[in-house]
Amino acid sequence: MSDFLNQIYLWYNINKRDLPWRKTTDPYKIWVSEIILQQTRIINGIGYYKRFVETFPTIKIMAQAEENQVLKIWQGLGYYSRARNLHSSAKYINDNLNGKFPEDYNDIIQLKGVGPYTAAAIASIAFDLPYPAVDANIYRVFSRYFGISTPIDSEKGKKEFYKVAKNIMPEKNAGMHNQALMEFGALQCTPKLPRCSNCPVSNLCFAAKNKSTGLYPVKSKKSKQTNRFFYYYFIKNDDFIYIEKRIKNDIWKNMYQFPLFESDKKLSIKEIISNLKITFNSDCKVNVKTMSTLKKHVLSHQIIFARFVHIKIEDVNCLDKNFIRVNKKDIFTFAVPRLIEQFIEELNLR
DNA sequence: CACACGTGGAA
DNA sequence: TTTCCAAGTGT
Repeated sequence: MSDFLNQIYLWYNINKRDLPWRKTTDPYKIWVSEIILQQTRIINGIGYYKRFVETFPTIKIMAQAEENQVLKIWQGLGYYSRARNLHSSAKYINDNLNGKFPEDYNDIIQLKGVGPYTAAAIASIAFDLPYPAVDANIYRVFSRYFGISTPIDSEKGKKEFYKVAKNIMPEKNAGMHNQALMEFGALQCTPKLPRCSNCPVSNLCFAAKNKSTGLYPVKSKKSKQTNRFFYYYFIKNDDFIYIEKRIKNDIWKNMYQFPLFESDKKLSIKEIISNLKITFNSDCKVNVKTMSTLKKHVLSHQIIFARFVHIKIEDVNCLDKNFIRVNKKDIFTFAVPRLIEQFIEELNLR
């Protein structure tokens, strides 16, 4: 076993990437990096990390910011609950922990958005505490190397892999150990086309020896997607436009959008226009100017088909009072999902 | 505890 | 084009 680890450490020393969060020992920044990296490729996270810690260099500064500012920095990265929880936890640390990031695993895991993986990652990387951080890379490496075919998305599998990780966890250099295993999975023992030919541990690897890397890791669940149909009203009135905040427990919570009519089925142009009567007061004159093409926006569990309806209103009093009236140049201060951002880009409002 | 939660890159 | 999936967590 120590042979396996020694090879991994050796490999890591030579092949580790020069990543921005590896230049700091600030637990706050380690925390931010780990939240950003959840379900996110390193390459996509780097720019976001740099902008985030530049905008919010300390816990206190983030705690004092508006949630929209935090979401705005997060815009485009997805899984926005991460940003909301990060902000919420920053306020919690600032208000209740004297602004000091907790140094104990059991306190770290209390933070919103921090689960078993992230708590172990922070504890090991920032404080060198020997907690195994078992992420998707490590599931893959272990399943192949040891030939473990228990589904990694089962409760049994999680326990089994955690046990293996705990057993090989050294007392010292926990941060290096965890990062070495993850980096090895990310760069060498990749999901597709793993580089077994020049792998330092392939001679002892179960899957490599059996030429069965494609069978590992085993997953049991497959998610299904549902279709949703969004009709956004882009209402312009001189230099002003109208937006609303998504407040329900749904995708893109607490982010902004143009007034939305959601349908359970695809609508024809005629139906879209007749539906305007539902959304706007029936005695109001609503002029439909143009309509965008159908946009297909794919999420992890949903496919959204969206159209943007350009509307001109004669009387501003027709509009729902809950709509937020903003100067069109200020739209860029609001956190919006990619679907909206892409539409705004097409408008050329700048 | 099964499922929801975003986005984009690679093959 | 389709499919997979990435430093997981909350409910």
